Amino acid sequence: MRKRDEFSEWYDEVIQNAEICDKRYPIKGMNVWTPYGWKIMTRMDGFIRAELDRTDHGEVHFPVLVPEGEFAKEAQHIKGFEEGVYWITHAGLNPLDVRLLLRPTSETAMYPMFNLWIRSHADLPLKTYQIVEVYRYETKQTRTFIRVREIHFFESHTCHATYEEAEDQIKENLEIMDSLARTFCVPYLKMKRPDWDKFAGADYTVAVDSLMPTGRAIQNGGIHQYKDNFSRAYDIKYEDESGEHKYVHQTTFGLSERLLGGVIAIHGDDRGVILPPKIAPIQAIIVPIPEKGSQEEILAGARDLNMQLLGCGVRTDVDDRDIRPGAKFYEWERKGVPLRIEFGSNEMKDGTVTLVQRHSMEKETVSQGDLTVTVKKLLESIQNELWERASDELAKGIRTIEDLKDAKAGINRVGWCGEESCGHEIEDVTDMSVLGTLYDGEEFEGDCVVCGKPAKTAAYAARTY
RNA sequence: GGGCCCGUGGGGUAGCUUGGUAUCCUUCUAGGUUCGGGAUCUAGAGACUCCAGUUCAAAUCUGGGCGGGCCCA
Repeated sequence: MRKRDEFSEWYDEVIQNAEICDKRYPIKGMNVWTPYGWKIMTRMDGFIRAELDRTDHGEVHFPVLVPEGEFAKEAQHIKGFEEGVYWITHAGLNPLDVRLLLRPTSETAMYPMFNLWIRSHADLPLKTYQIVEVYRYETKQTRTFIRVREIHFFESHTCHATYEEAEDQIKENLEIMDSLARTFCVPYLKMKRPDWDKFAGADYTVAVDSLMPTGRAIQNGGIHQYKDNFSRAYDIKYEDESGEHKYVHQTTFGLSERLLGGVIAIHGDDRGVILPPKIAPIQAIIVPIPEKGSQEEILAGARDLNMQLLGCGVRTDVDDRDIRPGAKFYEWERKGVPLRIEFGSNEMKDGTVTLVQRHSMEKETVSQGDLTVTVKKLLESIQNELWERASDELAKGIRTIEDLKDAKAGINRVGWCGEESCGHEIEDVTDMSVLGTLYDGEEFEGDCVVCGKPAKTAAYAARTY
């Protein structure tokens, strides 16, 4: 009810109640990660890191400041970011000779160094990534995790000898993204952005677009082909086998804390957050139900269950605080813990435990001997169900329309001749953004929704965050 | 860029029109009795966004700053 009717209020409240973030910090758009929220975020980072390490990327960590001169080298890139840049103009009481800026993304910090690192084809491919904060002065309304001024950011940057090798990198990035999306239970569309909306400085952009419950699309990330646009500006060249000097071809892949916003928005319900088991800091919370006379035994039993589960690699904890069990139930539901394990005198007597799944509120009793196996199986099935649920929502949110007047909340699929003018017309009439066309390509039977000429493919339009 | 609205304990609020003792819920602390869906008792803690003005007296009226929200371009 609340989630559907008052999404904004619901979203803020759920985040606050789960203690994921404290937005009372006195700068708009700069929030405080509290321990629980930071654990979730760093767990997500962990999966990103694992994927990038697996694919032979080296983790780096560049300075947050960029000198003005480096920033100014790629014209399109500056245009895209200059309005949102924080400048450092003073050191102590004295104005700086060279102004410094807080990176809004790290191309301009990294590429002067890539210029030094790359000499020959033997240095290629260069595959790097970092997880850092970036800064963008947002003027519009800010929203926790979704539009903030200090962004917890992942970015990979690669350099290749040829365009084809860079294209292969794009494909690898998309595979990584597929794997991460399943882990985070955030399904997405691979949208090739229209030219007028690609990343500043890119040759083309594949956006990672998901659908929020409000029917608006959210871009959780981007994968970009730079060709040699930046290497020409930063003079990143290598010497090939025949002794010729050539510019490298580059790609980038970016994701951010928006993904966490997506998880919360997509999976949460009126009881609070629902976390996919893989990213939940606590996967199962054990709540002892004490009874007069046998408090000690029950608590000891609960602790024993905890040790068993921890020993099998399940992240569990015992909530032994002196408050009513009901209060604990509500609290852990707000925090999105996937499983609750109740243990009281009944269970102790019968040699069982009671399990409750957060996402479905399904309750079952299992014998203690089956506990670890059952818990592991349940966590896996919860992970899958959350993915399926969200995938269904995304599929249901895409509608093909024949007339722009029929555009509704969600993602609207229309025939498109591919002309920019028709694309803008779609945006103007629907008051939405054209997300682009499917990266994997698709045939569309029919005509352009604007000009009536045969459609080359389908365009997707939605309101966006 | 233009217009409108709002700032009261940690969170949510009443009070503001008509100036005078700041309400309720939640939260927090200590202790007791409890514990199968937000327990209860006792004792305690905690607020008027800031600056200036009007006034005997300002949460309340006026002006400005800062912060937040909304609508239009």
